[in-house]
Amino acid sequence: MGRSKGSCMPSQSDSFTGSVWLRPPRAQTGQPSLSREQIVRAAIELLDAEGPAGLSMRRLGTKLGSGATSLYWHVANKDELLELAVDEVLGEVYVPVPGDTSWRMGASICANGMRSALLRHPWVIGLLGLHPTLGPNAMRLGEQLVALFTRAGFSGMALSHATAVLHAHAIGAATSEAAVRSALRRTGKTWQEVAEDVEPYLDRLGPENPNYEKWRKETGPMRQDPDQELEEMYAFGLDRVLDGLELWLAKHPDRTAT
Amino acid sequence: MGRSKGSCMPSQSDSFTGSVWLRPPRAQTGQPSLSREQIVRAAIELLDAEGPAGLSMRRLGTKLGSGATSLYWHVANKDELLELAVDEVLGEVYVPVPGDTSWRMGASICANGMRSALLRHPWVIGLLGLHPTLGPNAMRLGEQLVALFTRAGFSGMALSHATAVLHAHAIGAATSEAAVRSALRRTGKTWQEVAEDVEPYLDRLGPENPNYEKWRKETGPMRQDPDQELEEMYAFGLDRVLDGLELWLAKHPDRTAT
DNA sequence: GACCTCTCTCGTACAGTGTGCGATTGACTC
DNA sequence: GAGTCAATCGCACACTGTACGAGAGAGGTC
Repeated sequence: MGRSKGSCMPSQSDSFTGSVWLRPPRAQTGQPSLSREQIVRAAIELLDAEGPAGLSMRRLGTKLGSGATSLYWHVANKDELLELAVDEVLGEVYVPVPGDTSWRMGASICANGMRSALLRHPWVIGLLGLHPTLGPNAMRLGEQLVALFTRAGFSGMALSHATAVLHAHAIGAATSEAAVRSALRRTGKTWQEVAEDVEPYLDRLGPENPNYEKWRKETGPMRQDPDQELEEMYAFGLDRVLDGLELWLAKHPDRTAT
Repeated sequence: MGRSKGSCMPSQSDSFTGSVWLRPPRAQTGQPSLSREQIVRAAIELLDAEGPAGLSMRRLGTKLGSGATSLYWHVANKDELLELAVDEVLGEVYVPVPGDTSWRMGASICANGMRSALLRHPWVIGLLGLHPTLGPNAMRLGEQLVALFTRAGFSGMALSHATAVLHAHAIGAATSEAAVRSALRRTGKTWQEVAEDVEPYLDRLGPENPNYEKWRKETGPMRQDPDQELEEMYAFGLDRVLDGLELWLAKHPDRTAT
């Protein structure tokens, strides 16, 4: 099961202890032609270009000019590689240092960064539910959010809950967004063309969904381009979440934990 | 590429037109020993029991007592099968008819139902970002949410944005939850044991993450069981989202669209 | 120099995957 | 009986993740 030669023992399966992050890094001496960082970056490129199905160890190997199984020296298995890739992507999101802006603006920036990182690398979305993200970049993100929300007046469990709801909104909104964006990309059609395709289906279902039908007729066809429409949707939600948090703060000025 | 014999033409890849939902169902005559519903149900059982990796067409075939490729008569694709499975799961979420409760209570019930369906079938989470969900159960869910939010006072784009933020919270929160739950299940450890495993890692990262470190020390170890802890996190976020929506409603009593 | 050790690379092999294709079965209509 | 057509299935193909063991090359010690 576990690799037997290397400098580190615990098998991947038995515990958190086996997670990439908790394992001591490999000793190294020579001039290895492959490095973990290089592998992770190449994997991200493949995933970005062709989606989850585009990444295979063999293709990754040839992309790097090496044998497929060479990768297994640097990375325990494909799952671990994906974990590393996810954390690498999280490294792209910028969080302002607290004090530069209001907490509300800071939280917005953070959520926006998260959303756009997820939209740049939509394959990450499908991986977030598999493992808790413990990598250094995830930790840094947590650190900066704690700083931000502490200054805002949150503490104790309320603080972690507040950061969680911000995360949840970014992830959930990006999930829905990614779904429609991927459909648009896959079909190569425009927003309007897709709407036309779906229309007969919606008309057929109309009788069963009278309220939706009524809303659809009243609101009329989607008029804006999808980018703008989706971003508005996201922004509306974010504002509601932040309003909700602000309201909570106003009602709990004593800063006691929940 | 596309099947050539059946009663329906469009290949899966070319457009939305090829989606399961937009394609007319197969004509049928005899007493087929396999049915689409049966296949989908069996697939869900496999996925629930063993996760995404547990579902292969061959295993599904033998579970149903038939050849693997027989399934392809009823289902174009594995992807399509997964789409059907996702919609089937969405069929599990209950939304109260409007009028029975306040809109706020109704929205809570809906989000709770979504969350718990996703936690019962965590593999769904990884699929939500791939295609927009258009199945009849997804539509029914939309229908009922439209009804609920219309009575609450939303209309036009604000209505769809409001339903979207509710969805996003349920999905995003369930994603984070599923991640830790899956880790707990996979390792078979308790909350406390995992915390102990991770502690040295967190201590090592402490210097780089002083704010997080400070919060961690002050708040102390996770004391509750994870179920309760995670549910509190989710509920806190939901309340903030609903507060935010309520506030918006209060500021826009004229019911004009955004 | 010879020799050992340890990091790193790679070829081969195995079990398993999704699914295209064509043959086959069986019920139904003329 | 002949023909039609829904439905099932076996086989084959290209491809997957990765276990295993052989080997290359560098560094250290005698």
